[in-house]
Amino acid sequence: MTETVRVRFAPSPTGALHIGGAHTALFNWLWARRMGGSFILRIEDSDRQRSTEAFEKTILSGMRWLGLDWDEGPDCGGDYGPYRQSERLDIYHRYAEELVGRGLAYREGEAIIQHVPQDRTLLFEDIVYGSIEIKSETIKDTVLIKSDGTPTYNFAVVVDDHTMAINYVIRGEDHIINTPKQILVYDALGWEIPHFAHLPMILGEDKKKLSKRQGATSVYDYRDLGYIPEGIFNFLALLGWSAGEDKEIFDRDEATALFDLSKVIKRKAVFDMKKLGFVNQEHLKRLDPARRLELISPFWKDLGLGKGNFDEAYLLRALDLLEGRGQTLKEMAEYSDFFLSFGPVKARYDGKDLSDETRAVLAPFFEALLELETWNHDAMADLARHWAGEQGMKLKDLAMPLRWALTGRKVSPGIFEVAAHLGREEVRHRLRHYGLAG
RNA sequence: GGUCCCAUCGUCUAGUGGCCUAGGACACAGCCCUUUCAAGGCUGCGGCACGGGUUCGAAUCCCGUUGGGACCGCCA
Repeated sequence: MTETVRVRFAPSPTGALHIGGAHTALFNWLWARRMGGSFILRIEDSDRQRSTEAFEKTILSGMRWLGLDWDEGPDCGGDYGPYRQSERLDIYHRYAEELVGRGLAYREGEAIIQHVPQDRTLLFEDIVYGSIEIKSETIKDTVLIKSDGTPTYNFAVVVDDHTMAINYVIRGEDHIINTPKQILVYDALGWEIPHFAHLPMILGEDKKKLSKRQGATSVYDYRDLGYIPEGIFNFLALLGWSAGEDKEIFDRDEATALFDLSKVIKRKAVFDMKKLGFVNQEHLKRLDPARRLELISPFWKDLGLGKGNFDEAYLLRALDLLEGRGQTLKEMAEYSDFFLSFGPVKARYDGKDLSDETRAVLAPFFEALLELETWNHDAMADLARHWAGEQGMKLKDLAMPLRWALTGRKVSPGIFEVAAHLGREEVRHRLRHYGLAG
């Protein structure tokens, strides 16, 4: 008979959900889902000065955005609540008093401090790091309850984890050094010690602990940059763990099926934006078209582009023509702007490179193009090839000017596909603007 | 400084004594495809930090050195 896995993610609401926290939450979630256990969300707001309700809200919504749903938490309740430390003060006091009563802790002013034995070797088995031992001499007596009546982190986590029946403590490697202190509390209270699994830290490109000063650090920063939850989830899962069999691109369900805590490695991982971009792009390519359209809309809006009178089929097809171009929604929105409006095209291309001679050479071709009986890619490509052949020109001599006039860029999806999709009248309008058609 | 942890291509990783003249992915370079850029395909560049052991045999085990990181709060 095996115990039901209960894990928790316990952020303190003193900032948005950052990448490191998301990584920890993700691995907890993966383990809970893999083992058919419960994922608990607990808010560690015992630092009343820095904790805010707003931050708590953004952390919760950040997790929802990433698809990390929890079974028990401050918003949905559960059998082990309350789920905010600020609402559990009496519990901490009860246990702290108990230790004082048994002579294992003492008062100093309003504070309660635990006696730390000086002759013990504290040993624990970590699922990721193996056995770790620290001599108790190196630990000073530790404060359990602060003078203001709130519990310290090391005391509160233990009381919470035990009273919430957490049996797997999965958290960042920076907590390894706290673990012995916590074990002392477990021992003093006579509680069973949970399984510990510390996760390698995520480093910035400078190989230092990821911090605010290194640009985007909250998951919402990445969302606003155009990364999608599937991409971030996949990329984060790759840090410290691998699915095996050279499988690097996967969705939530695949990751859940393959995840194993004992396969987590110890080495710290650098957060590499380039790879994030690649992984995100792979998920962008796999996205359901309708959802992709829904997700990209805000980014068009940011560019000042409305969906205007375009129907859904037109927009869907426009994104389809991008064929994997763009690593983020933001890039996709930029790359497709000319489908929504001629405005940005005019803004970046003035046609001044077109001499009268060039216009004279190109105009007849564009006239013929606009007269085409069937308005589609093949007909345009055929015409262009024949025309180029007869005039001793290269296909690109015709394609590039058209590309500039239609998109305002030197790169774009296949230009005849673009022209076909834009429609004959819109193409005529743009060519006329640049004096390339009558 | 003290305590603890880590160490495979630039980066993410596979690898748990022989299958490793170390595999994959990102990035980079080149080629193919081609109306451009992507995408896709192919090729290339590039690594077991160093030194000692143990062993018939070490990327894999042990020791040391070096390098990196984390923590040393009545913050979490």
